[in-house]
Amino acid sequence: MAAHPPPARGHRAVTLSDVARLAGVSVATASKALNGRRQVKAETRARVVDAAERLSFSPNALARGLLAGRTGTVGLLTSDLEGRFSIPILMGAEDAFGSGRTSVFLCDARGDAIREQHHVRALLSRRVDGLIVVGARPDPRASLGPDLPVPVVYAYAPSESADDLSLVSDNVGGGRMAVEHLIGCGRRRIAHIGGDPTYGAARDRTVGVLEALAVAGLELAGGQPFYGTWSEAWGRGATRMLLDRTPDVDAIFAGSDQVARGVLDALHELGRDVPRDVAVVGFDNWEAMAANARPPLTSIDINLEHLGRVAAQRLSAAIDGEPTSGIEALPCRLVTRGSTAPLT
Amino acid sequence: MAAHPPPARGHRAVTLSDVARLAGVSVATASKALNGRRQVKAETRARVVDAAERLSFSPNALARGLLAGRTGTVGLLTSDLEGRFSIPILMGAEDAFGSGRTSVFLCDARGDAIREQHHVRALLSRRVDGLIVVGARPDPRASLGPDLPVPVVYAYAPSESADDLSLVSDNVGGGRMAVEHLIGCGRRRIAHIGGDPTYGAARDRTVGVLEALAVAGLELAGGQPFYGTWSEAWGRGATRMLLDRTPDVDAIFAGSDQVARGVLDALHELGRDVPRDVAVVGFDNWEAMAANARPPLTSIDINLEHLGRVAAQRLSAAIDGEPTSGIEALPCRLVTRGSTAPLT
DNA sequence: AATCTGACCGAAAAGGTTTTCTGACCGTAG
DNA sequence: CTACGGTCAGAAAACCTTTTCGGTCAGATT
Repeated sequence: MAAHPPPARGHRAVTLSDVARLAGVSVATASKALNGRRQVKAETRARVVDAAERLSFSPNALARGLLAGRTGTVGLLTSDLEGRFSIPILMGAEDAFGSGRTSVFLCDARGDAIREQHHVRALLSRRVDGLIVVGARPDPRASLGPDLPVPVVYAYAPSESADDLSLVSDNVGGGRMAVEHLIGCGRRRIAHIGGDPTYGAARDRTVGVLEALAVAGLELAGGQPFYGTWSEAWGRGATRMLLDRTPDVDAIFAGSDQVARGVLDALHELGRDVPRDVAVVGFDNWEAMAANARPPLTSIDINLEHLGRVAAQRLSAAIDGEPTSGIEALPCRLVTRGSTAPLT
Repeated sequence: MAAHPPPARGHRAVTLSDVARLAGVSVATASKALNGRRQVKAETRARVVDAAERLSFSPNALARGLLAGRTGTVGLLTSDLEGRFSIPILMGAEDAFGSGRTSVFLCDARGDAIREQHHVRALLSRRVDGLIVVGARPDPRASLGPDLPVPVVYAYAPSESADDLSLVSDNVGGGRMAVEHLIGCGRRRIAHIGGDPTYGAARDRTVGVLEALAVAGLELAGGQPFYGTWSEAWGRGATRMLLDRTPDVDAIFAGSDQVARGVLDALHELGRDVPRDVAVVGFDNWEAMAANARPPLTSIDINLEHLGRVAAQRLSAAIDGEPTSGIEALPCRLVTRGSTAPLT
């Protein structure tokens, strides 16, 4: 174990000319050698590479970026890190970029437009090659504007402008998928207890529900979708009301996993067996909620990590000169657990 | 084969010399005018500022950083973005930096040492001014090494090296705090159902428990702490075992909120009223878990966001030449909810 | 009138890398 | 022996900003 010569901090970082000097060549040659350019004799290249290694040289990305006009960085602008929806998107994006040679600046605007502007300016000043904007809730948000010097991709919350590219999850498809699954389980009296009706996503899921029911020639049990809040308490209350009014329900599609937890609770208290008497499907596939429910909750997963990855790909494409625009809806995925089962 | 017309935004970014030209001064003067240097006439400065505004000039941080030897960026290296512990730390750090003029590179190593090394190299190549390393679990982890060219702060998981600076939460203090609260509620027969004993944090909490009991001249109810996993199921099982063995328990301190949820469940099934018969305290203050429990769960909050903020401050200090080292334990905070109350 | 003092502005260097262009050298063909 | 082609190395420019240093000019002082 050789004691490292302490390359004390504050020590000037080793530069390409240090490498060149040690290898006995010019900086130009050193650069070419390290970058695999072909105009260097093999033996010279080896000498340079060796020198670089010995000095543990790492090229200054700033200098490189300054010259190239590209920095290999992107900005990830979120509005709500606290919420649990941003994180998977962020992970997907970071993952997709991280495997290449792009680094990610993270900014959280905390839902404040001023702060968002501030961050955008800071990022542009750092000459990011592009931006991903992750909204706090899945409703349309203001565009950052058409005159930014770099491409932008909106994820989760679409931009209000059709000239931007937005990636969202297909809530209509998700609602349809849930009901199709319930129908596939032989259920016929299917109710929908939605979430907060001020969310477009909540209404979209209902659209999917109605589509799937129409195809099967069924009506919505309870006569209408019920809207409230995204809470467990609402799930409980709505379920009591529903069973009071329509006791023969055999399936409930809840607007979120939290609502579904409330639904399960109420069904339990009312003496209905899940999934025998009533099957329940949630939405979001929030692992901690769904997996720990009793019984574990079948749920629709909106694939946020995938959404983040696609956002990264689209942004990369745009940076490489192949921009796209419009709203792209990404499909959901059904995760079956114990709360649904075929009628026996 | 440029099939695509170059994006209109491929336009060269506006530079300081553009501003200078428009204002009719030299770049040197323009720079001084914009940076508030005192050697320019007020009227000249106004002309420059106006020109900069008209061109919406934003200075190139790369060029600035290249010259200054400081980039105003730091790397945030996490191992487990998916887990819910990294996020608050990350938010705190981003917040503390974001208010200044520092930007944050986010990297997730996914628990892989190779990937971590890769990210460190990339960050150093980008000449970050410092690094914050957020561990996946609160046990000591390998140091990145003593010979990095920039200061490093370890958060949540301390470094194995005492020469590094590590910030962790005070689990001993947290355990003590929980028991002191229970004693303050008049409880005397206090049991501890811990989590996974392979976690140092689980054992530390027990240490705090025993300290607080000793001060009050009490013994641990059940005769020993119980260890298992961080799961609801373990909480249920352990509680049944405990009540079987020691039926007169009047308080349970659980190793985590999930364990506490299991404890509550079991107590409910066994017909004990919470908090009248048995008071329960959880750990982590996981909002979604604690607030939705019935009754809502008193819990110990480990202040992760604060930890992130402090990490950012310490890193800034180190960057400014005032390094610190050793392990700094940050205090926890008691959040009282319905699951604890004074004996009546 | 000559010198000095400020106030203000500009030229130039520095920071690290990549790329283009030029130049040296060697071997081979004429 | 000359001309030529090919191979490899180096000099210099470019990217953009900040800072230092020197210079000009007006007005004040001796």
